[in-house]
Order: sequence, then C-alpha cells, then structure tokens
Amino acid sequence: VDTKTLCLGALSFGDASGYEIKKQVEGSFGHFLAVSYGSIYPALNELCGQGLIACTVVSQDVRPDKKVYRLTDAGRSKLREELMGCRTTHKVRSEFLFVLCFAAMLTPERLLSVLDGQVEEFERNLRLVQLWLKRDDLSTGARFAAGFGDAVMRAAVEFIRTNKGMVLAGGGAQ
Amino acid sequence: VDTKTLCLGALSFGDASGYEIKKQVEGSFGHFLAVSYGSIYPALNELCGQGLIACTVVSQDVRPDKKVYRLTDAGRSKLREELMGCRTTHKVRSEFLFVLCFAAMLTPERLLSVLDGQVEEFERNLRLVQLWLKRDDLSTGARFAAGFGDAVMRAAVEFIRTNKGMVLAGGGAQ
DNA sequence: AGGTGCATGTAAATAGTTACATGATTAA
DNA sequence: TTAATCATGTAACTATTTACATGCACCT
Repeated sequence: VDTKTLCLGALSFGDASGYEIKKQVEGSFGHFLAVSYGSIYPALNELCGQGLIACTVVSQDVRPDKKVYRLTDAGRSKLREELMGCRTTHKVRSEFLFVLCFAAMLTPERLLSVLDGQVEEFERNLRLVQLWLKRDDLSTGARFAAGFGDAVMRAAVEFIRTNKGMVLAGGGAQ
Repeated sequence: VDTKTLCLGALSFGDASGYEIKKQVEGSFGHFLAVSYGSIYPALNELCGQGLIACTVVSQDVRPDKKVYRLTDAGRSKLREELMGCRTTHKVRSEFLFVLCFAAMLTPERLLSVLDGQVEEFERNLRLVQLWLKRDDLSTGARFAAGFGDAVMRAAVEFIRTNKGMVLAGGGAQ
C-alpha cells in the first residue's frame, strides 16, 4: 500500500484535507501504518491530476485556507481495484527486539528503559485503539483491524511484564 | 537499526558469510527483521573498510568460494555503542489490516484468501520461532525476542480465527 | 516570550528492494 | 530438464523520512 492508496482509503471515510488525513490515520490506523506530510501532499496532488480525487479550497476566517479532497467515482473504483489485487503483507520491523537479543551486552539501566519505554508506547497505542473501538459507526472491517491491534498489543504488554524479570536478571553483564 | 548494525549483531553470534547471515537472520530474526543481499553485501564491504569486521576467503571444493567475516574488537565495541544509544522503535506496517478495513468493498473470496493467507504466514513464522526456542544454547535476550514473537503471533492467529466469521458475515457486500 | 496547533508544500538525504549478472552442483 | 541451493556482487529504481520554508492565532 503506497501513500496514494492510503489517501484513497482515508478519503473513502469522508472528505478531508491532507492535514486531516494525517491526523485521522494517526488516530485510527496508527498502530499499523505511518504517514508523513512529505509523502501525503505529493500523493494528493498526483491523485488530483489523475482525476481520482477532486479538490475544493476552503477559506477559513481564522485558520489558514485548506484544500479539502473528496473521492471521485473513478477514485472509488481505483481503490476497490487496488484492494482486490494488492499483496497483503504484514511486516514488523523491531529495533526493540533486535536490541533485546543482545541483552547481555547492555547495562541494566538501558535494559530497563528500553523495556519500560516499549510498554508505554504499546499502552499509548492501546488507548487510541480502545477509543476507536468505542465508536458505534465503525464498519465491521475497521472494527476487525482495531480489535486485532488491541489483542496483539495486549499480548505484547503482558509478555514484556511477565518476562521483564527474567531478562533483567539474565542480561546486564557489565 | 541499519543493515550494518544488523550484520555486526549477527556476527556476534559467530563467524559467517553474507549468504549465511541472511539465512541466519531469516531463521531467527525473521519475524521482526528483513534483509536482502542487495543491502547485506555493501554493508559487509563497508564494515570491512572501517575495520569493524575482518574477512577470510574460504575455498570450498564443490561449492563456490565464500568470504567468512568475523567481528573485530573495534566491531564489538561499535555494536555495544550502537545498542546502548540507538532508538528502539517497534514498527508494524500492515497492508493486511489496511485491506481488512475495507472488508465491505471486497468479495467474500478475496476476504477469505487474505485471512487464510495471513494465518498461514503467522503459522509458518511460529514454527520457525518455536524451533529456535527449543535450542538450549540461547541467550536470555534471544529467548526473550523469540518468546515475544511466539506470544504475539499466537494472539494474532487466535484473533483472526475467532473473528473470521464476523468479518466474513459483515463484509463482502458486492 | 515562547510553545503548540493549524495548514501546505519542496528538496535533499536516506534506505532499501528488485532485477540483473554469473556459474557450478544436486535433487526431483 | 528443471528447479533449488550455494555464493557474491552491482545498478537502477522506489519510497519515505527529515529538514526547511512560511505564517497566523491562541494559550500560558
């Protein structure tokens, strides 16, 4: 899923500006997708050029102007096509686990801060996901994705909690 | 963790060639790290030039020659330094969950194949991790990383199994 | 006085994958 | 005979992040 498809998907939930799409993605897809403005704005301009989305400039009295995009019929078709044909990989890239593989080379302080930091991050994401799950206008699919994150991150936190003692005792030479 | 640090880490477990490092990483770190030859070989050459690893060419009678690398003292220091100072992000990028968010736009066949495919992949990785966990020469840290993968992927498979019916019934309009 | 949020965008840097190139051996 | 395993490497391409540029309003 490149940024263009991500934008099409986000816009299928409702019209939005680039800024709003990023906020929305962080709030709902945050635990399994990342986006930056540097990729979102070029993607929106390209999609506009291809006629897959349409742009309306909205002047706001107190805030800066914004460009609100909406999905066209062609865009909706393109999204469906993409969803039907794309690969559906689930990739994890964890420097957290990599560093932990070498627990014996770390100081106990470092080990502790890495473990606690990761628990904190999972719990931050869990709160976001649970907030999301409370909404009653959620589609079955979106509910599945959020529930998946909830289940997996709960398991992760529980594992770290129960095995923290082991790694702290066994690691930390030096 | 860039590829260079990954190579230093892999070599801390024992001398190896680029080819062997990739196999080793796929077998043990596979569920949370990916590497390709296109990044491994340049990384090894660079590390060699910096004196962080040393190279010995081993001629084999029937197989092609190989370059076996070993960590130097400088390399081990560099690895420790890197492990002590680097950020420890845990990133998930899931096109699987993204596609599932739009379950209502997919055919039931597509939905079923995506769900089953993901379960299969998790189970493949679970088998690898469990094989790894059986080894008794495993450091506490490596055991933690493998156990984490085991716990999290188990939770993922269980979630998909128990919620497959829901998403199959609720999604698949069209 | 300074930080945060709103809002859009570009350019350079970073990092990585994919495809290609080569070639012998072994198992199905 | 066809594919897979062993083995190293390069070059082009793809994608994304980071840093920069700009600027007003609001809160502390």
